[in-house]
Amino acid sequence: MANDKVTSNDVARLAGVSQSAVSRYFTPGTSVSKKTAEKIRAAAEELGYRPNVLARSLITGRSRIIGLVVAYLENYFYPEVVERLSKALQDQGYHVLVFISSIASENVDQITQEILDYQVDGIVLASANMSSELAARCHASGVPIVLFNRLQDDERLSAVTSDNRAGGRQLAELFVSLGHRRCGYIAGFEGASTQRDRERGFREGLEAAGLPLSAREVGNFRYEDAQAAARRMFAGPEHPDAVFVCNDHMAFAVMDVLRFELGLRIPDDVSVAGFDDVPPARWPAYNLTTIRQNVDDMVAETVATLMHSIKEGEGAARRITLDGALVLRGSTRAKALTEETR
Amino acid sequence: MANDKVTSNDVARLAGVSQSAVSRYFTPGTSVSKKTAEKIRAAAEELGYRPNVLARSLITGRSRIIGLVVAYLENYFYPEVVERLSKALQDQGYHVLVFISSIASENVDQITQEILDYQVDGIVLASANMSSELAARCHASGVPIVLFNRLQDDERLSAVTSDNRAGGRQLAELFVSLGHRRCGYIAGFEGASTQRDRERGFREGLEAAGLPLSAREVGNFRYEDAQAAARRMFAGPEHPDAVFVCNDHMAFAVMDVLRFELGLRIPDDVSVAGFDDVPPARWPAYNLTTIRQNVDDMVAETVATLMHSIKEGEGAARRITLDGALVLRGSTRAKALTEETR
DNA sequence: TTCAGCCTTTCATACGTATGCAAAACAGGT
DNA sequence: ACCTGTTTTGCATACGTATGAAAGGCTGAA
Repeated sequence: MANDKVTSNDVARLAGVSQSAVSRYFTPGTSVSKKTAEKIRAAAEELGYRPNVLARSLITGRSRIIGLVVAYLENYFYPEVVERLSKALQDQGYHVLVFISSIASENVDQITQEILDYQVDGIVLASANMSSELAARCHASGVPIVLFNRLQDDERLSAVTSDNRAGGRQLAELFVSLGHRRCGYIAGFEGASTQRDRERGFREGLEAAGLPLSAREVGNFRYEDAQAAARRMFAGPEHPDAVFVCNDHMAFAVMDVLRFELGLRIPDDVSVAGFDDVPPARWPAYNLTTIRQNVDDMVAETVATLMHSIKEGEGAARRITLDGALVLRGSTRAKALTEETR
Repeated sequence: MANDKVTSNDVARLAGVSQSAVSRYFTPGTSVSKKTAEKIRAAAEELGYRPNVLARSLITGRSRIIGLVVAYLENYFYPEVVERLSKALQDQGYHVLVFISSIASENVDQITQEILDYQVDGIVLASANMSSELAARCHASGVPIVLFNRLQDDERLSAVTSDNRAGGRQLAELFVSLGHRRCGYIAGFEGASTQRDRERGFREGLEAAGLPLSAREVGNFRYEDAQAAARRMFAGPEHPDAVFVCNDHMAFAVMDVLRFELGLRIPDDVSVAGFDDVPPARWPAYNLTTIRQNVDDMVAETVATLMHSIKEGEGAARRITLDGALVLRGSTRAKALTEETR
């Protein structure tokens, strides 16, 4: 790294100006005469000089780095988030330093410490929780945090989520309108706000129609755990005729078990719905009814929140809830069956 | 970021020692007496001090940042790579700064310039190419580059790939042994070495058995483009009875078209094989025969190559080719059909 | 107790850059 | 030509930290 390092002093010497002029040339909003600017541009080009972002950060207090914590990329939803968030921040002159945490968030505090070592300008937590002690620490350091697709009871943390509760309620209402009377739910990771809110909405929707939740299992947001959950749920003689699976990723697993292990037909025997609308939900093999999370808008709101906090300092935390959209596909019945046709 | 910033000078004051002692306490391999160490530890803990990685990089010439360029995360293969590479580097005390490029690599040079601004200790290019001008630039800066799952003719660039050519040949041999006589190939992005090598191996394997490639289309590594490619390939009365699709991601698209649009049975009417063995290849909905890329070993070799280059400087570029493994699943025939049963 | 060798500590400086301030230069009007 | 106001420039310093060199302290052997 130390070889052939070109500094602003080298450029200044070649251009016959001061280092200060070179710095001003590369700093927006400062004044440099046309003549001086041309000398500097030519010298910088000849030497291949570009300012050192890290050295700048010492002076400006701005590293142009955003720390991003993701728990797992196995679920198609999060690669999409990483990709779009990186691009959107890249367009704003920031770059994403990626940290991988566990699903249960037990190492997020340690990771956040490491993130702070890099003097990041902000942190995005995608599907992970942070201790309030660390939240206070970030707050004291002036580092804004945005929870992506996760909620937490801490007024210092901004959050951008879909309306998970409304989405769960929508699916309950859908099942009811399709004539389903035995509805099951497969939960994600119990510590996640998305899991809690989606279930809450689903239960509320069923209760409004006078129906209980007839079966519940836990899939921990993992394909294999969701397979096992489906096996448990459909092991007895009485099983649900409709299942809301907390996210698409697990819904694929449930569908695979129903079809290929239990010989059940979707949606003839069981309707299945998920949440997210990740790419495979659109693939004919799954053709999954789901609630679409508007990733583009979520990313845009996250970036806007971060940029605002970074520029204005402090500010109250923002809680942004975006509407999801019900997407009907072939995994749920097309219409309610009449009693006769059963 | 400027609020409440605790520096090594604050710790030194509180502990009653010099800033230099504080620095040495946090620098492995330096000497500090037990007494002084305890004073510093207590002061640092009380003030919540941790060294500033970026300030350190000015002195040490080491940022502990690795730039990672990925072209798209749509293909399940790359999220897995990002996750594992980030973890492996995290374990070595490095962190990954992510940059998203386009599939055709036309903006990789600009991105690499931006990466260098961050004084990265190394760069990993996952499924992307770099101009030789930029390669020279990185070489001059002493920044090691490792191509992941991509090859390029530049002796300054290290690379870690699977043996794509052997994998292609294995699939040709498999098709031949299963009695297939009309074999098709759906290519990825034409500018990618993986696409070229897999096709070359496939063609060689067919030629060794005296068979021509009977159909070829291009899918550009994208689901939708692969769907279109499958439609074109199977539009006429004569179509292949076996298809090698350049990667799993596109193979899913081809399978979906064959089954749900053309009413063809897999593998009864057409055998389909992919390359990568990404998670959905194992899901019962696809159950795809494929060549497994050993991601764990590829990541380990990439990290080892980077660490070696960073520690030893210069060194010759390393080209590491790992064997893939043929994984037989239900998308290819179980055995050759005899002429009678046809 | 003294001496030599090794360990520990502090001082001064450097890393690459931005910025406040004072001085110099420039531009337009009288 | 002189004056005033504005722009531009360079000097000096700071950001947070690591490190070479010199000085001081410690330890064990004679």
